Amino acid sequence: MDKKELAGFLEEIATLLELKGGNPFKCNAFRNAARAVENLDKPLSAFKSPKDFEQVKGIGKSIAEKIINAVETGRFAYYESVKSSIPSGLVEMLKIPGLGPKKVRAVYDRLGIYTVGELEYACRENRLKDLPGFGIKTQENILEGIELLKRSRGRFHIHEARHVAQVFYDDLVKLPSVTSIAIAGSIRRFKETIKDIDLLVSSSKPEEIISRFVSQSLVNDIILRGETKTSVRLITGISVDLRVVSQEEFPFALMYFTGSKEHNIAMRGRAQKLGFKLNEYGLFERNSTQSIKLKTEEEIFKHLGLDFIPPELREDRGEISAAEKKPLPKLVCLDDLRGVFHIHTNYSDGIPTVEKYIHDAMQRGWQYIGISDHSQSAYYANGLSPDRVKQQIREIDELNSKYKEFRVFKGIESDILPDGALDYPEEILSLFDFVVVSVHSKFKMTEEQMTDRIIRAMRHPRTTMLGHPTGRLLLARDGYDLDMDKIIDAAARNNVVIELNANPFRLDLDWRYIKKAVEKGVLISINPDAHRLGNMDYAELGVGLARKGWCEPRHILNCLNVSEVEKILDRSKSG
DNA sequence: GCCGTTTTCGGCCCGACTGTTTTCAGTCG
Repeated sequence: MDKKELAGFLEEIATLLELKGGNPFKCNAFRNAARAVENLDKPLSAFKSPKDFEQVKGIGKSIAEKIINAVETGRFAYYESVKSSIPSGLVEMLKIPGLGPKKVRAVYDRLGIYTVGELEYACRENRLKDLPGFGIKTQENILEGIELLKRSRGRFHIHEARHVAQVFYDDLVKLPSVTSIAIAGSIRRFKETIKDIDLLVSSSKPEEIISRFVSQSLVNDIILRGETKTSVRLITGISVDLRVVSQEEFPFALMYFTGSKEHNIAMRGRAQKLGFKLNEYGLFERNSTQSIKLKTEEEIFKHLGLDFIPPELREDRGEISAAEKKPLPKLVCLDDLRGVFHIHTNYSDGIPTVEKYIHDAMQRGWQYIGISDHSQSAYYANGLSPDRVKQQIREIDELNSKYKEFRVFKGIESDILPDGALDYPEEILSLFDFVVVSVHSKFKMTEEQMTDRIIRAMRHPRTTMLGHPTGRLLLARDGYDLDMDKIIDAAARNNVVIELNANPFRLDLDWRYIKKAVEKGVLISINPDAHRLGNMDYAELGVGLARKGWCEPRHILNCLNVSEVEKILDRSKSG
């Protein structure tokens, strides 16, 4: 059992206890313990007895004993007993928007309903409207929620959400009564997938803002409409929340609506300890109703004794205590990039020619690109035979003579074969400036087999970089089973760079592991995995995720200039 | 169930909106 699994059990216990109608504070205690486990900086094996766990804030005697038992036996006995006492369909019902534990409980107790399907049928038969606390409207909302649940899994890729958010932003920013406007929420924090879009506006005329907002052409229906808070759902199913506040409240609201929820809870706890109350309207001395006048988020953090915490870090994963002790890292920016690697051309499954990419990169002010088409086994992607490798290398050599101020690094994305070998013999591999190694086949290996396979490829002296390390496709496919800690250790040992694949359907390596990797001294390369010119824009998403992984420019391969990159590539080439 | 620089008992983050009520519970973020 690992930390993630253990945290998952604790989280689910909290949910199950809520459904049972347990003490809400007790439920919360399990939820807090889940977060504490997730954020442990030592492996579970370092905790030998309940006493060790009790040292962790948020874990007390009772939960510590349950955890140690689970870790030792591999079975979470308490979880199993709670789970078996509740029909599993009730948990599924919680996913319906507008349905919480109390209402699910009521439906179950009074109507004996314990699946989403039955619930839908009961709504259509008008059986919910007479329950206490329910009515016609509640019943309709539940039906709509079920429809929505069926239609989509309720999350969206970040590039799509950013695009939509920008459309609303551009529309509202034109209104003269808007004094400040920001895209907040998980987009601002750069989460890899997005549930909904949060917009924040300060204005003296909220009604004007709100009526413009709800009449936007992308809007399908209005979920709620109040004086300051409005939610709409778009045709694509994504929902957009708008809050309108005064200019004095704006920095506090921006902080609040940027989240994360866990970060906010921790911040309010900190404020409380220091004798303040913090909410979306201000920062108040105890017993005062007058907010302290602060103009920016920076000032709020400062008032609470903290360095400014960039939005990407606000996940309650150690950023608050880090900001308390010393200045936070100076995170990488788009302007820090000097070039990108992992680009596919018309030689394999990309569309543009090498030269088109050169022009595109030069326009961005970059000094180099690294071409890496698919290797010969990737027949589905028109992988390069040895002859075509040589042909491309000749072409790149010519282009390098033609564009003296620019550099094209010659590379390949070599399949990692099932046994961990690379996809060309040494005589071909030695022609490249760099080699990206990636898994494109046989995804279903066991964790041990897959980990060994990849580590073997990383040990190859010609390997420069590990491509899309987990193979996940966001909202579509989980990554292959892998021991990522071992992979990161192997990268550190073998001087292998790990790719942060910036394609929005991948965003792989996951930001939670990026932080771990850079802490171990592994270099990260922000790669667009481009197949067309527009994909070069993915670099910006990659930078966002790198920031989320606490990366500074010094942690990123493609923040180095040409001669520094050459040194790194030579070093990894010679092993 | 957890926690403690007022506390080993009595709190536990906080507010908007909706739909149900006729002052409030539930849900959500």
